[in-house]
Amino acid sequence: MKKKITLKQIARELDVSISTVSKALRDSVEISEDTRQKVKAFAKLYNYRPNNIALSLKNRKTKTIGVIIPEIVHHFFSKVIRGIELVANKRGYNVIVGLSNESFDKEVINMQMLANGSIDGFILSISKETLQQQDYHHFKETINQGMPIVMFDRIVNEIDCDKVIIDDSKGSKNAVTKLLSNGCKNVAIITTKDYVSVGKLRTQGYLDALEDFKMSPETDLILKVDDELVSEDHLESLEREIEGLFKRNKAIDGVFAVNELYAIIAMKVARNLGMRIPEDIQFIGFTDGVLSKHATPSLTTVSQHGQQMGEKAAELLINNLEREDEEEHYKTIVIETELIERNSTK
Amino acid sequence: MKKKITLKQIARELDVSISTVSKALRDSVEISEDTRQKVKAFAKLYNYRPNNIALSLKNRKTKTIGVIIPEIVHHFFSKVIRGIELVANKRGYNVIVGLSNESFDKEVINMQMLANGSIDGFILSISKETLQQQDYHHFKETINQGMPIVMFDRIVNEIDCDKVIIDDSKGSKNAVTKLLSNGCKNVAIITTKDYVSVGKLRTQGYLDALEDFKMSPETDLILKVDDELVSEDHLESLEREIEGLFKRNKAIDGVFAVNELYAIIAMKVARNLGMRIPEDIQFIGFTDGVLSKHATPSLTTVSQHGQQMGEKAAELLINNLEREDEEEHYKTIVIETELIERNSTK
DNA sequence: ATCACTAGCGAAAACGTTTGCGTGTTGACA
DNA sequence: TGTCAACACGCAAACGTTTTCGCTAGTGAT
Repeated sequence: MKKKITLKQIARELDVSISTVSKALRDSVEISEDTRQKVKAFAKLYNYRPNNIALSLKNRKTKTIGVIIPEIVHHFFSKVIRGIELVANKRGYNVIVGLSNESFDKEVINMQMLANGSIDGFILSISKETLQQQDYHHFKETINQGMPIVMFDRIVNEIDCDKVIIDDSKGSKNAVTKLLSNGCKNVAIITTKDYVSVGKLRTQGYLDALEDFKMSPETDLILKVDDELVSEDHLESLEREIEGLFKRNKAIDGVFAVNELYAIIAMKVARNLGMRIPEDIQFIGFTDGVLSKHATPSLTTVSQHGQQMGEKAAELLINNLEREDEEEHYKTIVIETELIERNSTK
Repeated sequence: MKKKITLKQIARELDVSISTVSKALRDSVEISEDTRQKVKAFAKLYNYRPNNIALSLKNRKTKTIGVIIPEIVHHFFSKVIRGIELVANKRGYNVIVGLSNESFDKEVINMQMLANGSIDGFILSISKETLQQQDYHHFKETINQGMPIVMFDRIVNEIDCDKVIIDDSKGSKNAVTKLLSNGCKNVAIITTKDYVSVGKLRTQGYLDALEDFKMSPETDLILKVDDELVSEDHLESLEREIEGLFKRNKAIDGVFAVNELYAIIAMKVARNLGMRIPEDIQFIGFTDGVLSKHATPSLTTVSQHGQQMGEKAAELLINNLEREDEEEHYKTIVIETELIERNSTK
């Protein structure tokens, strides 16, 4: 087992100084062609690679990006990571991930672990608990210490940094408009509690679309699901809530759900109640997911282009990191959503 | 913007030496109670945290685990990552991810990027291309340089290292046995080409089950799908192949698929051909996925317990890293599979 | 023979830590 | 008053790089 070789060892073997070895490997003109060849040959033989940690210490940059997301077993977030990783690697950066698991404490701890020199900057999406508590001091401190942050999807306006989002309200407005144009007279929405910023915005889009069609919203058609209830296994209560929605409002002929799972489950409930999709009732979901594509019937959906969001976020961050001048002018980039029409709508 | 503060700066401000500051913060008895208090107060005020990179360089360990997986937009792999992250964090380690994207070159490059001091050890699942080319020199070299590797799921026996796998053949044998016990007389399998180790093993399990039931395998019931064709969007050709399978063998009354997607698509094709599930034909898939749960009918499936695999892999690696004695005795841990019965079987 | 110049190399500092050891200052005790 | 331990602190090395500066020996010109 030959351990990693260092400049010092090469220097000793070849009976030259460390500086000579370093310079030879970096093709400095100071070093004679002869020694250069010798050093390079030896280095290649022993498969020398500069120690990254030493370089990081010296250069005071790590060429590593920290990513904090609430959850990784999630189609959207993993697509974002793929996007981040893609451009990060292309530009010579590594990606280190932390999962907040939707918890405020884990978000803070994770950021602290990484902020102590391990990374050059953050890309993150805020956890639900943090959004609920509205405690953003850890973001502010991080930025104050000179470490740039790019937020995506779940953002908060108070923090001054680069952001990558989709136009949630526009995306859902389009979706609901589609339902209304398709002839739906009673469109319900299944959404989350308001503290989830994207849930709130998507609900707004729903209301906007109704207004465009001169329809007034009915409270009874708006179902705000408590997110706690939908933790992987507590789907029955969700089903019951949706079933209640349908039974109270027999006239519902269109459903817009703020995520894929809600839509899929709603379709299932509807089918069990004997409704035909899309003849009697049409569905549109919101997401990037795999469920929509393979559901029966396949679900019309608003795509968020997660990978593209990741790519954009990484570009913003790296550009910021590599910018010489200090003109900090934070951007907010809006990724266009796209309505992917499948068989759950006419 | 107050930059990160260092020992040196604290020392200068308090007019003591760097060593004194360091010792005071680490509660050394060498330092008087007085100075200790003073230093600590100052450090807290300025929110001092030791620079991780400097520590890594000094200790020659980074407390970081490198994870290389073929794909992250994948329910199984993201569950594994969640498991790794869970125990890694608990034990004070970070996780840095690299995606090979099923490519040999990217796998090699990613490993090289990380092996130069950035991490203490690898957890990885081999890319398809690497498996196909059977070129494992990068693994051997990494291990030779003293960096431990834990492989999971897609492993290869030639490499001597810790491994975490499921008993693929046993898992699928159980599944197929279930189908046969349920009365199926003609069970087909939809699998991958043989170079994917797990595909091969799962096919073996299928054959084993048949043998137990004194049935001889029919080549026509074994569909080996070329994985190239199933890249997200080329699903039509897969559908056509499966349709062909069904049309050639009208008697098929059970299908075992080596992954979730194949099973879902097969169900769809069957339904289009007018078969009833599970009355006329039963299905079982292999995976950890989300599709199975929400499909209609929901799919009976062999669960791989991805998160548990990740946890185990991380434990193995960290134990190895923190072990004092050099007794390298590599283990292979087998995670039990579990047959989750849903509505696609009787 | 003297000088200036250059090619080729080495010494040392710096990045931020930790830690073994040396040293100076106390106070107590003989 | 002299000796000695205990106490409190600083020095310096080490981790592996890169880079600035300086040194030496050799070359060519005068």
